Order: sequence, then structure tokens, then C-alpha cells
Amino acid sequence: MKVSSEYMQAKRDQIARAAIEQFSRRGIHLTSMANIIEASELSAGTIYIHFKGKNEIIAYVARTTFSGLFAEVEAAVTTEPPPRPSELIDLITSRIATADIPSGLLIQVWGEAVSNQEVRRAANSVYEQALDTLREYCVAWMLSGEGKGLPTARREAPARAHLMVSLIYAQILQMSLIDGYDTGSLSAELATLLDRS
Amino acid sequence: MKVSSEYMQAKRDQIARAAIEQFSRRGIHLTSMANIIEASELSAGTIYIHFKGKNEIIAYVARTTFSGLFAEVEAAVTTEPPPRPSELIDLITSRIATADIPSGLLIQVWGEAVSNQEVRRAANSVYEQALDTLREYCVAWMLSGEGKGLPTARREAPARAHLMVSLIYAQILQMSLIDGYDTGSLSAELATLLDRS
Amino acid sequence: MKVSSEYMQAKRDQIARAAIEQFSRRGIHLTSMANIIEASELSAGTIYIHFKGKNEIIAYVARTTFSGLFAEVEAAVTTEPPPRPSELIDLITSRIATADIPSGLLIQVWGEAVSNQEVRRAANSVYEQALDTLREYCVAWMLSGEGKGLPTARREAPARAHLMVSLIYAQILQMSLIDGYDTGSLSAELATLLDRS
Amino acid sequence: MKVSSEYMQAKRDQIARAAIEQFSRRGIHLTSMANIIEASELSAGTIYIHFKGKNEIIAYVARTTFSGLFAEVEAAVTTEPPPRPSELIDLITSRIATADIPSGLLIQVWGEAVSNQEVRRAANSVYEQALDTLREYCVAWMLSGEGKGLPTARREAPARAHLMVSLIYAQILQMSLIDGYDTGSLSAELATLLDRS
DNA sequence: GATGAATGAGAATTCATTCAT
DNA sequence: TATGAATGAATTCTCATTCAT
Repeated sequence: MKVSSEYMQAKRDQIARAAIEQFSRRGIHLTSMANIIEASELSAGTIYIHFKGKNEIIAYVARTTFSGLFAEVEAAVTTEPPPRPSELIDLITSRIATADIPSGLLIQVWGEAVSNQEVRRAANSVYEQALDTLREYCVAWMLSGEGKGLPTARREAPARAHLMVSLIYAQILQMSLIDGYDTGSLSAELATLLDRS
Repeated sequence: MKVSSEYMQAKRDQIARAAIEQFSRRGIHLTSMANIIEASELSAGTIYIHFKGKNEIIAYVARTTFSGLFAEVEAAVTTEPPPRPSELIDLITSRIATADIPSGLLIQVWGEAVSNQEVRRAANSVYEQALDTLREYCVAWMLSGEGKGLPTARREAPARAHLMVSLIYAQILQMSLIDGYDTGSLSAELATLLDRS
Repeated sequence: MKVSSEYMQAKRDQIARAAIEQFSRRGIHLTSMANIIEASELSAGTIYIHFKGKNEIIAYVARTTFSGLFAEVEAAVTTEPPPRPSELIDLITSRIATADIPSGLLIQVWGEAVSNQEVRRAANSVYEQALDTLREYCVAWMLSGEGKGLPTARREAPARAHLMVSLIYAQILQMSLIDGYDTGSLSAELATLLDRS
Repeated sequence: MKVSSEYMQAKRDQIARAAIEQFSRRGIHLTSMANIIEASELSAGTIYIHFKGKNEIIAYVARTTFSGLFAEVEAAVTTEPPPRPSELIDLITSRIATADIPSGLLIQVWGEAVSNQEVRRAANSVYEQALDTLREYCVAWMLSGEGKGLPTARREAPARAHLMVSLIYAQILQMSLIDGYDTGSLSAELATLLDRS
């Protein structure tokens, strides 16, 4: 029974969606395969046709989660007109808060990365990509928003991008961890620090 | 064979130390009770005399880990002479990097907090304490380091403290997560942003 | 690998048979799941597909045991030609002695009923059924065997049925408990007391 | 530290009382040594000074329970003036119902006797004693109550005693097992059958 | 004799994975 | 490909018993 690879990919996503839902609700390691099987409305055997095992699902979900994060970063930097740095952080933060990838999962996956090499590699890879993307954004912003010259911009952009990544990660962390956390309470401060136009 | 409560506390710590070591190495949920039993050099029964079960160990380790984090924050703000804000973040970060509580455990525990109410409460509680402590530090710094008046300091301190907590958490996250991460690469930037003396 | 519900029921019975055998030999609570697993020639996991746990097995075995007892009562009262009361007790007693449900298990299950609500309910339910069945038998016997009128029969049957249940239970008890017990030694006496035809 | 044997016996009884209470409430095998230790207000070590282990406690409790039963039988047959047979059964039944040995424990101990040789021997021994005592009572009753001659009485007493034991055991069984059981509902019937004075 | 922390074998149960249909 | 009953090693936890104090 030959099936299209679209079909296979759709099944993988169906399983991944179920896993994501269960992982965020119960915790990655408190979610059993039985939980995923039930939530996906598939059978045990079918899951194992599409994934080699639970570890592969975890790795896939981790990559999906990181992709989601990176997609928001990229969407934010390409917004027109270009947002100011503080607006960009707000934008990313608020989009992640409402994304179909629960932000609680991000922290869990970071925790997983500590002892799981495959997940760790994915976390590093996404981190580098985000840093690169924000570096380019910072160069552009310094040129047009702050009126700096290209050499100056290139020199200062890495540190600025690093700061922005840090603030984004910190917002995600606090958003998922702190009950009643107000994302906005950092925004005003960031505006005065980052948006020197 | 009556023993003192110090003895009992020492046993708890012996077990907790073993758990911390195993949790950081293997991951919290990939550590079995058997792993903790072996690492603690105690018997299964003894563990269960001192802890109700694995969940209680996790919660205790989480609280210990958070206490360790808070202890570094407090040690840093009481350093003499008072460090500048960027120095304070450096100080906390570097102390955590070398503390007996592995920083990888902190991230895992944050991940655990997503689905474990008890751990979550502890995470929130430590966060509030750290914020309070940093707020006081910021007021003091603005008065003496920036020459601001008390009303101004009081008004601006919360946002500044929030920013500092965010940066500390972000540093911990990157330190544990990003291979070859250079803590110092953020320091210079922070100095220009935070230390307006 | 979809299977019929008859197949599932057959598995339950296979497990129950193994449990019954082990329970009678070792005692209910001295039988471990490992004993049942081995005797059933199934795996641990399979047992737990078919029963929620040991308690469910105990309850199922209790119900099975009581059903077996009631089946003998019912078989005896419908014997043709209708046996005299003392013959009926003999019949039930001797059938139970040779039934595939060991009579020792009955006593154990009665003991279990003291502290196990589910088993207790089953014991009460079977008792009531047996009493009802014997009451009908007594009415019929008084009408045809003793030549009494219907009102008299109806009035006297409950006490007679109660007496018969008591004697049946007492025989089972002594049969399982007393080494070298001779069931017959009560029969003659019962004949003179009960069979007033 | 030499102590009197009265002291030792008192400790044994203290432990046995705790065990009896726990056994009747929880079931013999669902009672842990820890339960007995707590209920007896002694320590684990002390229990093991006075009993070799749990099995010895069970055996001791079983013997105590059977002794209690036999004591009621004996008390009843020596009542003055001599009770009629049906009164005797009533008397024994009602005394057991209010004795400090819970009747539920009797059934459990009978259940235990199925797979525990020591308890079984005790059960048999008490049964024989009760039978002997009731045989003597029956002889006496037939002589004085029914006006029979000694040879007749001696010939008929065994069967009568057997019947009485059976009825006593049956009453205990139903009393402990059947919710809302009315002991009296058998009494009237027994009066007409047994008290042919 | 009394204590109670320590022991470790053994208990019940779970769960990722397989494979006959 | 899909199914879901079967597997059995691994897991968490308990408990009767011991022994140093």
C-alpha cells in the first residue's frame, strides 16, 4: 500500500500535535505513549510506523517548537514598517503567547536539552539562527533608525542582537513560569534602553 | 536508636545531594529511584523513611536549587563595595556557574514547574524574593550611584529590577543551553546600558 | 489484531482459573501477582489488560465462587424428582465438595468479605438469592411433601429456608475446616428433623 | 533487666489486643506490622521481643479468638438453670455478638485456617472441644429435659451436639457476613426442632 | 527489655515497543 | 499501512525484620 509522502507527513503532524498537547499539559516525561496514542486517535502500531519511538517524537516536537519560535522572530523582523527594537521584542513575545505552540513547552524542551543531545543541538541551532537574524535586523535598524554608519553598525550589532535574544528568552521564561506575569511591565523600560532613534 | 533532628536533616541532604547529581547528569525523569539509591549509598527503605516518594525529592531538590539561586543574588547585592548593576549581574552569573548546584538543573526545574504545581509555587516564590531584593538594591544604587532623589528611585526601581532579573535568568538559560556560550559577551553591552553613574 | 469479546472473556476466565487455583493453595493474600502470572501462563502486562489490578481479580474470583455456590443450590432444588430437604442439603454439600471451585476458597472469600466492601456485597447478594430459591423450594415441599396448605406453607417457609441455608453454610464451613470431617454424620439427624413427610 | 512473666504476658496481650483491633478493621493480611506497632503504642523492636514475627501474632490471635468462642460455649452450658438447646444457641450467639473478640475476626481466622497449618490445628482443636462440651450438655439435657435413658442419650447426643455446633457456626457466619442479619429469625424455628422436652 | 532507623528482597503495576492478523 | 493485544523488563514503593544504641 504505497502512499504519498504528503500523507506520511500529515500523519507525523497529527501525532506531533497530539504529543505537543499532551507534553504541555502533563510534562514531557509524564506523558506516556498511551496518552499520545489516545490523543492522536491512532493506534500504537501506527505511531511506530511514523516514528521510531518516543525519543524521536520528543526530538521532532522539540524541533517543531524551536521552528515555531524562530518563525515568530523572522515574522517580526520582516514586519513593515520595521518595528523598533522594543516593539520587536513585544511583537515576538505576544505572538508566542498566542501561538499554537504552548510557551510552557519551550521551557520544558530547554530543560530536556540539558540531558538530550539531539534536542540540545536543535536548541543551539535555532539560537544561532535567531541571533543571526537579529544581527541583520540590528544592522538595518542602526543604519536607518539611529543614523549610524555601516562599520559602526556592524561592530555594535552583535552585542545588541545578543541582548535582544536574551530579553526574548527571558520574556518567554517569565511568561510561562510566573503566575500573573505582565509582559508589558518590561516594555517601557526596554523602549528607553533600546530605541535610541 | 533515637537520633537528633540534625541527623535526620543530614540524611535528607545526603539524599538530595545524590538526587541533584543524578538529575543533572541524566535528567530529572530519566533518573530512577534506583539511581538515587545507588548514588546516595543508602538503601531503598531508608530513602523512603526520609522522603515520601520521588515527587517529594523532586520538590525538595527544586526548592534547594532555587534557594541556591537566591543565595547568590543576595550575596551579590550585599557585596562591599556595592557593585554596579552590570557587575552585579556578572557576579551572580559567575557564581552560579561555579556553584555546587549545577545550572543545568535550574533549567530542568523551570521545565518541571510547568506541570508540577509544587515546584511552580517555589519558582514563583523565589522569583518574587529575588525581585524584591533587586528592587532594594536598585533604589540604593540610584540614590548613591546615580544621584537620583528617593521618589524618583522608588518610581524607577521596579522596572530596573525587573530588567535585571530578566537578564540574570537569560544568562543562566544561555549558559546551560548554548554550547560554548560566552557570558562575558553580554557584559560590556550591559555596562553601557545599566551603569549610568 | 482485533479480537472478539468472547476471546476477551476467555482470557479473563483463564486468569481467574489461575487465581482460583493459587488462592486456594496459598491463601488469597499470600498469593502474589507473580504467582497468578506464572499459573496463568500469561505475562504481567496481559493480566493488567484484562483486570485493573489484584483487587479486581479478587472481586471477580469472589463473584465466581459465589456463583458456583448458588449454581449448586439451584441445580439441587430443580432436581427431579424433588429431593427431600435433608437430601437437598446432602446434594448441595456433596456437589460443592467435588466442584471445580474449591470449598476452601469459599471460606477465604467469606473472610475477605469482612473487610472488602465489594466482596461483601457479592456475599450478601448471593445469600439473598439462595434464601429466595430455598424459600420457594420449601413452599413447594410443604405443599406436596407435607400436605400443608398454601397459607401455612407461605408462613412457615421463610424460617425453614433460613434453617436450610444455615445448615448448608455450616456444612461448607466444617467440610473445609475440620480435618477428617464426615459430612454424612449430620445427614441422619437432619433427615429426622427436616423431612416430615 | 529481669522482669516477671506476668509482665511479659501483659505485653503479649497488649500487642494481641492491638492486632485484634487492626485485623478486624483492615483484614489480617492488609494489616501491616506498622499498623500493629502504632496501635499497640510500642516500638517495632519491642514487638519482636514478645513475638517471633507476624505469623506468631496471627497464630496467637487465632488461638485467642477460638478461646473466646469456646469460653462462651462453656459459659452457656454451665448456666443455671440449664438452658434449653435453643436457648443455649441464642445465648452463645448473643454473647459472641457482644464479646470483645469481634465476630468478623472469627470468619477471617477460619479463612486463614485454610492455608495456615498452625491456625488450622487450633481451629480443629477448639471444634473438638466445643463438640465434646456440647455432647455432655446434650446427654444431660436428654436425661433431665427429655426424660431419656442414659444409653439412649449417649447414642443420640453426638448427632445432636454436631447439629448444635453447626447452628452456632452458621449463626456466627451470618452475623458477621450478612448486613442487617437478624439472629432471632432462626431462634423460633430452632425452639420447635431442638427443645423437645 | 526498649527503641526506631536501617535494610533489601519482594510486591504491584506501568510502559515503550513488537508482531500476528 | 493499520491494528491493538501481548510482552517483560523496569519502576516505584512497601514491609517484615534486624541491630546498634
